Amino acid sequence: MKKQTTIQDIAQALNITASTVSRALHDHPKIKKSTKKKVWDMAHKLNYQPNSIASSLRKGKANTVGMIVPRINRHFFSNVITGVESILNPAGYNLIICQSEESIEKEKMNINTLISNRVSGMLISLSLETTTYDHIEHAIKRNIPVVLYDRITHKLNTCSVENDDEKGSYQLTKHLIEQGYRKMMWIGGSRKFNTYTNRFAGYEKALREIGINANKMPIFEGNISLETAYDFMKDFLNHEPLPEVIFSASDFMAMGAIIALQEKNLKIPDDIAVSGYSNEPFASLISPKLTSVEQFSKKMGQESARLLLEQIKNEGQKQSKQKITIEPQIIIRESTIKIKSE
Amino acid sequence: MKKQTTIQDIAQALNITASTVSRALHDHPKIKKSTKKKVWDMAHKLNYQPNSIASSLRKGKANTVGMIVPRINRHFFSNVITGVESILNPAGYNLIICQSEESIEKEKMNINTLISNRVSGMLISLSLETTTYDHIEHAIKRNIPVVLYDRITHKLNTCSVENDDEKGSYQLTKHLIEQGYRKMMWIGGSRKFNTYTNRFAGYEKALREIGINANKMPIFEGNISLETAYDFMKDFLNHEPLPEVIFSASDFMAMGAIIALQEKNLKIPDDIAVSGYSNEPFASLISPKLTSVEQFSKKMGQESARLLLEQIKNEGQKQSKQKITIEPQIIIRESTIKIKSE
DNA sequence: TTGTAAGCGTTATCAG
DNA sequence: CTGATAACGCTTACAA
Repeated sequence: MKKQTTIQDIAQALNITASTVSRALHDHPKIKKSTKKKVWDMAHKLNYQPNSIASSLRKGKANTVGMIVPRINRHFFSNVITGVESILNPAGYNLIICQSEESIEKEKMNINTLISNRVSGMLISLSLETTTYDHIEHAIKRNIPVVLYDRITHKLNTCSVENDDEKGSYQLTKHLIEQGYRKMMWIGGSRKFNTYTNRFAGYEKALREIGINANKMPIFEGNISLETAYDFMKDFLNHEPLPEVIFSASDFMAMGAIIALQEKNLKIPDDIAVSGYSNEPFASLISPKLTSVEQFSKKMGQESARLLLEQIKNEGQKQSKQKITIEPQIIIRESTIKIKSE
Repeated sequence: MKKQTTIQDIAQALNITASTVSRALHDHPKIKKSTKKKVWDMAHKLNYQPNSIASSLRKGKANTVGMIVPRINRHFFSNVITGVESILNPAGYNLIICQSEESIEKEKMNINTLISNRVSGMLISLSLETTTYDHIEHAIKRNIPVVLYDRITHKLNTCSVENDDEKGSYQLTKHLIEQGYRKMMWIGGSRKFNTYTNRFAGYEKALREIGINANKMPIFEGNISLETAYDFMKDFLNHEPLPEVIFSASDFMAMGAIIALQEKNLKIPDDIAVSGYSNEPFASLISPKLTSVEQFSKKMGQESARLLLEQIKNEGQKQSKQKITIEPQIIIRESTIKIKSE
């Protein structure tokens, strides 16, 4: 690597000292305007780029924030990232993004990497495997501000930002009830995971209010993928009576079910209604348009970043750890609207 | 921030010097096994985390790669990122991701940030606005290895990885011709941008081979969005004769057109066929399933990362800058298949 | 308003 | 096989 110009070089060229240059570049109030201008011009002339590594070392902390995300190429998470960047970049921070790929081992490695890089803070969404939290406490003990988002735990004393899955699910189920549907069926990811426990809780609650026991109606848990739901549904249709509506806790699973249903020439919503969750881009594009729940993922990113910045600023000072809940919004589309004139 | 343990602390605790500790931690061959073990144990006991900032400063370079992406929450780009990480992480590099948001100003700022962070290399996809390249040469002059991907230019002497858009488009048009379609129509993004110039070139070429002039058939250029295409198509249908097929250089625009067509009760592909480009997740989910072109975005990320690592290793040594082309694959689905038995 | 000098935690080099 | 020392580029008390 060719030698880069440093503040020393600028200082030499102007016959002043490095400290003056440093101060001038940071617009220190006690430096003469004329000096600042000289320094600035020379910096420009010598093509100076500050070395933030040196600066970080000196300050014991980098202008960098670490973010752990289960998978970056999921629509939901990449939108969270967009939200995070929209807050962090203007505040002068860079993002190092790490993927846990749903593995707790990778998550631990990610945290170590971020600690080694002396990030100013961490934004973490837990992997599905994560049930112990030593590695996260590890970071907290080092006084690194941590904000958990989306996949959170309440067992740690951290800030957190989560979706109100129970509420979204509750409201969506209420909508289905209002449409007159009673015989329902649940499909979703494993209820080992908070997300699906919560979504199921909302579903159950809304049904309980009208005296229906969700657990006495069909329930399918599996991988959150189109294929899993398709395979299950194809089989289900062969030997089980059709419910009036399928409540899917995932848009992809809803899609899998829809394909299986359409292959059997069942009309949606006339023969059977289907709802999804998380409002994937395709939800409004397929036919029929899929009723779903919008999660405001970008907003989740922004709120998380905001909380993190607050903590970074109030460094050291003990403060209560805020918990933010993002309100979901149900998006009613064709797939669950009962044709009234029938 | 609480004081973190350093190699000095380990050294003191063991009555040896920091350099020995450093060497032991890096498994230097000339350090006694017993010493290594002592050091390793003590590091563990004191909860040591290497300070990569200090290491980077000393080495003049960070174990970090910078990546500039127009927008992170696009399916295509988030898949490229996944590919990049899959190569870079195992090689011990972290990714700093910056978004240009299609603005050359932001792109310049991004490059400066990355230079300041002394990244070992950069992966860059140009913003749509970018037509001058001083800022990129700026990085190259500093001997920072650069790989351009997807949105590239040949005006710079860099490695690059691009899609063979012309070929994808050519093959898709050939397929349309084979299906018997002749009256075509082009919709796509502005041909100011390479991507669309190339896709148009393939379309034009295939048609020229059978004596048809693409420029004498309807052409629409606009924002690459569902809405733009929808609005255009709705209007178009009011006063222009229907072509046999719409060649859309974007899946989203194809989708917009499809919605407008379906609102007029036109059957696809019976009344009019439609093809898209880039095989978005929804392409196989909508009805009819959309013919499109798969671009292997993850592979593009992997190839880019591979090229970058090579350059980082051969640092300094002049070597020819490799240009890689990723072959696309046309995915024929319902939306362009002419029912033979008619 | 500017200069002096020390130090952030590592690692490369030289010496033993 | 290990130690001593300097240096990476910047910031910040403290001094002037």
